[in-house]
Parts: sequence; structure tokens; C-alpha cells
Amino acid sequence: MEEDLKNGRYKQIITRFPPEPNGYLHIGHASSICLNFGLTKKYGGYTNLRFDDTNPATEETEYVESIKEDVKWLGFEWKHELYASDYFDQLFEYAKKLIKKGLAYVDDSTSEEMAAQKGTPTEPGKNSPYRNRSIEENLDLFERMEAGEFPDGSRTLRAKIDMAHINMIMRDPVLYRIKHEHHHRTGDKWNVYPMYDMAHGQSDAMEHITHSICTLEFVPHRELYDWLIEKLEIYPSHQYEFARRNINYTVTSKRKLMQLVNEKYVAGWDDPRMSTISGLRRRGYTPESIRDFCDRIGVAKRENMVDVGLLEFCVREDLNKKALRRMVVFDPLKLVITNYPSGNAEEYLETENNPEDEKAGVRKIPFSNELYIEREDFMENPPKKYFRLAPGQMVRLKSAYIIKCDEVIKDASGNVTELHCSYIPESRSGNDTSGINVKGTLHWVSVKHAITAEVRLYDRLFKVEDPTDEAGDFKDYINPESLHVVAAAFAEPELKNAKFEERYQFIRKGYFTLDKDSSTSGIVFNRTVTLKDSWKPAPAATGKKEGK
RNA sequence: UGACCCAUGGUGUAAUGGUAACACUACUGAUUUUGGUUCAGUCAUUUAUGGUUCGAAUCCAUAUGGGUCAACCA
Repeated sequence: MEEDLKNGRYKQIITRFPPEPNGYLHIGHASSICLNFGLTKKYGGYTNLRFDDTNPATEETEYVESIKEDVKWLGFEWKHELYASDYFDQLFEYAKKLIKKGLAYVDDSTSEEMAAQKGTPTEPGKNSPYRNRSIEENLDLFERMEAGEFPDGSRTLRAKIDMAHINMIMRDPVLYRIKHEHHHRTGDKWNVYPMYDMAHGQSDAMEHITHSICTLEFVPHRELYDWLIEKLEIYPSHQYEFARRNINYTVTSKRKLMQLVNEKYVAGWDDPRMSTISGLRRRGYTPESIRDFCDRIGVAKRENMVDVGLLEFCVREDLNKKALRRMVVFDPLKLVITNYPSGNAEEYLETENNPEDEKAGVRKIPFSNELYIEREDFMENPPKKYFRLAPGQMVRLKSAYIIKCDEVIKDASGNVTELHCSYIPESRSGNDTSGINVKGTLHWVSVKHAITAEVRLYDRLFKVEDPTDEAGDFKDYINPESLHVVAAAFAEPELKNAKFEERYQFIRKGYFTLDKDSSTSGIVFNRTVTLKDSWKPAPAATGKKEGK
């Protein structure tokens, strides 16, 4: 499409990203951002960031700031930062031009009366009794609407098109309405505000937007978009539509996201379970992974439901290259190495920070005779093909030694409290001369060197693929286990120096990032995504692993 | 029961009248000091019926299915 247009029709492509500042951007907007900015980056040209702030009742500066931050974070630069409200003077003139051409009139009907006049998709509408006012009277009334002489809702300016039009959008649509409301940018200057249709295409025209890209629900508006451009005799921008991207197990609707925030189902717009850009950012998603995701899902006009698994694939792929490997035990089981010197004996073992990236370097990790391993990495009566620790079995401790489980210690009620193992001194990582081969490798931390950290494990926010498609309220389908907090996980000491800019892979546990709730008194990590896990204990035994 | 938009493996997207493909998922196997990564492979696709054409996913018609439109929201 763009290539044809480049053949002489336009010298350059100009697009715009037009958010309404009444909420935070979500993953669906990311698609639109990547499309609009990506197109002009590819074909040459530029993209404006234009806030569609024509409704002062719902719009706030807080949202403007968050939107700018999110677009920048995603890695895009806009040419001009603009606001539909910048054009209010010009738009008002445009409205008067329509009146003068006999193409718009002031209507005193109430919204109920107007709805009744409108007809239905299968029946034509009826003309408003105010439809044939004189140009002079319309002009006078419209000026007085602006002057603040009339209360909210008492009058509107409507286009004079055709109340029997097959396209209901064309049945004398409202162009301007009275609102004595404080606007986040123009303050109390205006008493009338343009509707979307009276502002969007006109703003596009003023900016010489060549491709005004929006979602499918605006298809019927295109006829009005073109009509206004024609009658106003302004730059002929063109509107193109694509289907919004839906992702399963979440919602991408500002209204619904706001409900989750206001009704405290989540901690805020940037709760890591939210589909907002700020939520994904806090969760540990990278801009690269989100852009890659948007590229992969593409654009089309058909209804769609993208698998969240693809988003997870994209972030795993990116993080695998970037994340520093660390060892953290979530649910500790103490392990004593009986043939290793006790007391203050320790040694520092070298291990790579990222096997996928030599430049990431190496670090030292402390080893001693008392370690923690993951409780789930031991089974007293293992099924076959269990590669982890079990009585009499051997495993490798990552970057350390091969150990053998000699004895299982239990408390009075039979719970396993401790494991006694022996290590093979010749099996030390890097210069293993033992000749022993083991299938399993476990992560571990030294008890006396470990630090504690809070770890927040997230799962999908909804239990069903499409909560808006289910009976009843979408909030009835919230996954009660979407957040699992490990209050005190045991981490290798290196993590004391965790940084917000760095990404981590806790070996065998997933990808993690430092959360903003971290303070000097305690550090907090968010799990971005689990590692892919192809281990299945037994047919139909434990089912799906958490977070997958 | 009006108009408009849409229909390609489980999912998403290509194929511009000329061999239906790519990615994700799932499943095999190899490698692996992460049951990760990597590598090799397997399963699986044009909604239906007609028509035009030497040739149709593509063009036409009809049907079916899904979506949108009756806010002083965007």
C-alpha cells in the first residue's frame, strides 16, 4: 500500500499517533505506535504525537505524561508534540464556515430527542425541528453557545447532511457540544468543545497527515471524515483502518483497566499483571521484546486473539541474550555436606554471568558445607526419569561439585527437614576428573552467605482466554492466583548489588527484574516470565506449571 | 433482519491469477554443568457451493459464520 503511494502521490509519509489522555497506554496501543512510527521510519517521513483532548471531562495531565514516557520508552521519537486543543480556534472557525455554507445548524433538541430522531439501522431518521434555522440565527446561536450563555446539554451544533442516510454516522452528526468544564490545557477559555469527528480529520489536515491510521470501529466514520474535508476544502488526509489486537487472558480496554485500578483489583496502572506499557515495563519486559512482538503479530483487518505465549516467547528470546544468571532458592531445603570442612570453611567458585554472552564475564559464588536447595528438587520416592536429588542419587550442583544424597533427616511428623550428602572433591566445576556423569544440575546457595529477597511471582490476570466474552462481569474471571509472593527467598550475595537497568535469570526459575518497591531495608524482584519448562512429572499428574 | 467490514494449520501473519509459506504452539530426537539455550525433525491450513479461467487462497455470485453501526465518548 505504502509503496504505491510513494510512486508520486506523496513526497513523504506523515502519520500521527493520536491517544486520548484519559488512561494509560496498553499493549494494544504498542501495536499502533509501532505501526505509525514504524511506517514513517521505513518509508521516510515523520510521525506526530497528537493528544486527542477534545473532552475535558475525562482528560488529565497525568495521562499525558505517562503516554509520552511510554512512547519514548518503546524507542520512538515524534516530530511534533501536538494537541487537538491547539486547534480549538481554527476548529471553531471551521465550524462557522460550515454554518455559513448552510451545512451546519444549532439544534435545541435534548439528547433523548435527538436519539429518537436518529432512527435505527433499518429505519430512516426524522429531521430536527431546528434544522432549517437561518444562517444568521445559527451563527448567532453558535457564538452565544461559545460565550457561555447556555447551560450544558441545551444545544449542539450539528452537520446538516441527511437524516435518512444509510450510514447512521451521517445522520446529522453532532459537531460541537456545550461543556462548562475546565480543560487540562485551555483552562476555562472554551464553553464549547468539538466532537471527535469535528476534530480528528481537521487536525490531520492541518498537519498534512498522509495516512491517518485507526481501528476498525471507525470505518463508518470515514465517510464523514471525507465529507468534512471536502466541505471545509482542507488538505485531503486519508483514513485507513486495521483490527485492534486482542491478547488472551487479559483485557486491553482503557475502561476495563481503569476499573481494575479504581476497584483495587490491582495495585495501580503499573501493576506488573496489567497489560499496560507501564505494567509490562515494571514486570521486566524490554522495549525490544514488545517491538518484536508487534512485528510478529502484524496488522490485518480480521478479528484476532493473539496468544500471550507469543509475547512471552519474545521476551524470553530477548532476555536469554541479556539476562545475568544468578542463583536464588525460593523454597529452601537445607543440605549438609558431611565430608566438607565445617565451621568457617568456604571457597569461592567461578561461574559465568551468561553462557550466551561471553562479554558478560564471570563472578565468584561462595560455597560451604551448609547449602539450601529447592525443596521441589528432592523427592524421597521419585518417579522414573526424575533427574533431581533422591536418596542414593547423585546430582551436580551448578558450577560446584557432584553430590550424593546419603541420608534424609525428618522431624517428628515425618517432614523432610534436612539432607545429608557427600561431595566428590574431584568433580569440581571446571576441572572435573571424576569421570562421573549425572543427568541433573541444581541451583543452590550457601546458607551463611545467602541474602534474602522478596520475590513476586505473577501469573495471568484472568482465568479465561477472553473475559469480555464470558457471561457476567469480566472481573468475575480474575485469576485469584495471579500474584504469589515469596516473602524471603535465599539469594546469592551478588544480588545485593542488583540494578534496575539489569535483567536477571534466576537459574532454572525464570527471568526477574528489580521492582521499584525495593529499598535499603529489602530488595524485591518481579518475575517477568518463567523459563520454558518441558519437564512433565508423570502423565496427568501435576498439570501445567505455574505461570506458563 | 438494513448497510458496512472480515473469513488461510491450534494461534498470528504471508503468498499482488501460476509449487500454499513463515513464526509461535504441540510432539520426536540430538546436544547441554539451567529439564533453559541451540540443532534436526514431525503433525497440521485456504468456511461452503457454484461460476470465470489453460490455471483461483486470490476475480464474480450465493450461502454460512464472525464483527461493527442507533454516545452531546474517542
